[in-house]
Amino acid sequence: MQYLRIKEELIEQIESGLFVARQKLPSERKLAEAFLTTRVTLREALRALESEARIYCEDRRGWFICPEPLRYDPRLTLNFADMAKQQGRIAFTELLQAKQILATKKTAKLLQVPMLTNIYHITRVRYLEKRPVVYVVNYIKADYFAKLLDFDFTQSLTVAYKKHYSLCYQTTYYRISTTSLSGEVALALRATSGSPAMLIERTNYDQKGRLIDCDLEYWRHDALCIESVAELVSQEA
Amino acid sequence: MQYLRIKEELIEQIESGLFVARQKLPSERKLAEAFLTTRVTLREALRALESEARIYCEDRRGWFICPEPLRYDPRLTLNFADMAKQQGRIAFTELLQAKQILATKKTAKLLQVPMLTNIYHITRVRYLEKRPVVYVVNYIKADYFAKLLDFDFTQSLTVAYKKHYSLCYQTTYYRISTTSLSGEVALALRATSGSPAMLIERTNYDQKGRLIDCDLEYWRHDALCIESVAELVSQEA
DNA sequence: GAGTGGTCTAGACCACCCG
DNA sequence: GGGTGGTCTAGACCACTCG
Repeated sequence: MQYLRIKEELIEQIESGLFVARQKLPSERKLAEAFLTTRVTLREALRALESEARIYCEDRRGWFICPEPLRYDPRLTLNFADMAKQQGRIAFTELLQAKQILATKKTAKLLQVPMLTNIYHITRVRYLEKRPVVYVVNYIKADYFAKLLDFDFTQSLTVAYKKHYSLCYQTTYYRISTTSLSGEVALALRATSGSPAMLIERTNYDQKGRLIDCDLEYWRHDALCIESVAELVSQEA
Repeated sequence: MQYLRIKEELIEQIESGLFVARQKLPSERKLAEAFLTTRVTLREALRALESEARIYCEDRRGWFICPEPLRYDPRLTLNFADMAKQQGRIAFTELLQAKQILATKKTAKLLQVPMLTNIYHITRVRYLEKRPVVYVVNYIKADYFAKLLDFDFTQSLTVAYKKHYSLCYQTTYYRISTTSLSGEVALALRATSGSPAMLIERTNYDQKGRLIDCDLEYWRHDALCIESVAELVSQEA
């Protein structure tokens, strides 16, 4: 089990402070040579470190040391910028696409509307310290938000809801699972196909209990940790 | 990108119903031959399917189709057996170890007690349909629970707390992150070192706000999804 | 243009599982 | 005891990044 030995040695090097957050590791060939092994085995060790969220891979750029994950509390109104700021992080949002579409079978189901209903479809990438960490897809019921597309989506959606429509999230159903990145999502996050990820799916309701939007968030798995408090309700509830 | 093609073909085969949940895939050598490739490339495809939680690997036994994940709501008092039952699953708990120990630096910090305080240390593995899916470590403040070790830990801890000590969880701080399995944990879950996992760390307080125990849960990542509802509180809170 | 990461080949040996 | 999965070797080619 050479790759485990290599993994442990790299962990020591990381923890000793030889590498700092966001720093690039030496090239795979150099590491393989240093550990007297082949690239295949060396990459096995790197993959293990990746699963432990100690390093991450940028497609064709190399391996880097993970910074601290962002702490995410599902109970809070999710304003990415503020959440990052409160944790001393530098956030940035890039708009990939914002358009009005007709609900497909899948999106109709998500928003609980008939097929072919008008909905908005917004795709964004969010960055922490210039690293893309999450790919966000929003599906929004168009009838509550006339002219929504006029607004600036590099700002928070929830702020726009409140400011222009006096609506805000009251209740959120969410689902968190692990998955992997591929295709367009992987590309936007500079990840290779197959990189481990967390998927957060949310369905949001306003003060009146009306479903207003859904979002799908694909997080690089090392960039996030869920942290929250629960006041427990009994099992029978 | 052969391995992506192979992955897609296997997904089709799975979705077509050619394989059913918990079924074993053909051996890696046979699959490699069928897809006209080498084992290395074939395994790349299998790893991708593993990250997507479509198949899982039992150490030295082979690859199997994932059953549905267990839905886990952090707001509920966590009684594994009942949770499983409610979802029509067959649950079983195996006790690995239950003993009294003196708090180490790490466990003292977790339980917010001085070092060398008496605490209980319980290690269990939980199964769904005979598959080990989560490795649970409990650290419990001993002074609230005289003679706790006399009880049956294949049953729920929370039931024992309530029945014998009239204590129950009121508030829980939890943290969910992704990691990978290794060592003893991997062994107990029949996983290979490096398998993707979710780690749930919880700190539990009773009705009087006293910290009573902590637990660390290492889940096979495909076996779990977090599903819950949040009533949102404002950002400023 | 040099070097890099992503992908792939064609083998090999071993410990272990299962029949 | 045969076949399996886990691990490893020693290469190779290509498209891409970066200086």
